[in-house]
Amino acid sequence: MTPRTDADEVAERPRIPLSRRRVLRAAAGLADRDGLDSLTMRRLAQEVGVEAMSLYHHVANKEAVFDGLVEVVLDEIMAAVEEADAPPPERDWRAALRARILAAREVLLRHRWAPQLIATRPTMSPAVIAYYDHVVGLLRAGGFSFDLAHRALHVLGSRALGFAQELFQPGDAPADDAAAMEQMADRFPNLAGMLADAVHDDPDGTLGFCDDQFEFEFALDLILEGLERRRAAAS
Amino acid sequence: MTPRTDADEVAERPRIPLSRRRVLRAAAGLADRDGLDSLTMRRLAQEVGVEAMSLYHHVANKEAVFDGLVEVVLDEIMAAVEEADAPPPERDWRAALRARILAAREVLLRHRWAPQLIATRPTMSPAVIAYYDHVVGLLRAGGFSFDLAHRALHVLGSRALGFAQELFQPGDAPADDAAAMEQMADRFPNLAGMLADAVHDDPDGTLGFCDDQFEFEFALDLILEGLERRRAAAS
DNA sequence: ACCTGAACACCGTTCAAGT
DNA sequence: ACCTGAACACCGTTCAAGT
Repeated sequence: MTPRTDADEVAERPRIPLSRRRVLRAAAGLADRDGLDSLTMRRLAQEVGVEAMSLYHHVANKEAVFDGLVEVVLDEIMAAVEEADAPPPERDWRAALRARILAAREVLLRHRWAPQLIATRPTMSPAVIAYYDHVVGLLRAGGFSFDLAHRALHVLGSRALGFAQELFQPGDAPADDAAAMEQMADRFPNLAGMLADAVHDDPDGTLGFCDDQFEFEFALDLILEGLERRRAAAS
Repeated sequence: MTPRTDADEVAERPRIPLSRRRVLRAAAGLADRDGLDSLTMRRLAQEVGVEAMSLYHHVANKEAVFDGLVEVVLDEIMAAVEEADAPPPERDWRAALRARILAAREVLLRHRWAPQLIATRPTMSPAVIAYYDHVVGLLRAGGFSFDLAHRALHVLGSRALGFAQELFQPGDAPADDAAAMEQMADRFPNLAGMLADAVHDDPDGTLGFCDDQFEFEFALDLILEGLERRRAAAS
């Protein structure tokens, strides 16, 4: 082994030249680890071992990084969706779409920051378009008119990619505080009743009050059923 | 008229003392006018005629401003929902809920920044809780078990407040570009077909391709129907 | 062509000081 | 009690300069 100087080490790092792809991968990793808020150009540069300003040779600006992140996730989703085993849509479009959407959901669960990003920047990137094209093709094979397929996209909304818009996280509820609980019963009798009922069913507490996966599938099945009824009525 | 000095004018402004309420109203106005991104503490201070640092006597920090904005919108929604005329839920829960949700939607259309804010910060503010309590009460009156009412909240998601999560804005489509159109037909045959079909129905062009209000109501009705089927099946 | 250092114009927020 | 000015520690981004 020849002795190595610091200069050697520094010189070796840039062997792999920086690229848009590598920048975006690093950005995704950073977001996975520390959340979207901690994704700054300076920290991102540090992550790939470069000065902040070098990033601008590969991405136009920070907005472009966010757009790129959506692409990265959607490519991952497309890959997962293609591997999902499901019946051919001609035989059972509901099962086919269901399996694909649940596969997409698993990708999103690995990238918790993705829904927020997709929600706030509804971009027309090729990756999103490709995904929609895939879904429409599936619906068409299942007997949908173009018109009803269009409608179906809107009904599904973000659920097509495997996430649902929640208005609040019941997990944060200070349900253990008895005084707060009583006050809540006064001001919000219906919610309090609902909570009490759920606790009755699940004596362990309210931790598992909302099973996101269960609720997601319940909602998805309700929607798929509604779409099937409209498809059948039209044909 | 006595001559006025600059000092007089300056002295007169703070007649109305700053308050949390006034800060939040100004923040909402700023967001309405210039969007959420241009809402900075410095600009907000300027809006209420004060130095930036004075704001911190009325709100803890910028996060608290955002939380406050959600409250402002939800208060407005609660007011609109209570004024919406609809049958009593005991007679027709679907019509009752539908009218309220569409009333909420009108408030959100006046505050375009609100969905994004609500989507990214699912907070447990009293205003949100109050709204949910209201909805659960309505469903209960319509014959729902607590359990199914809980499920209904999840199925509705953000639609309970009158907005849907869209994955992209078809309005941005460069559909007028014939070359791009042809390329799209190759890569995305299903979407291209859907678009062509829609244009056929609406020869004016693709501008009105997606009627958000129509799609929202279509999806809402599909969901309400599905919920009613489950309610009827359970009873 | 690719990367850098210094600089600019902004942020949110703290703190000691004013009235 | 309420407001301020100066300052701090950060941002994203530009630009001229390096290799």
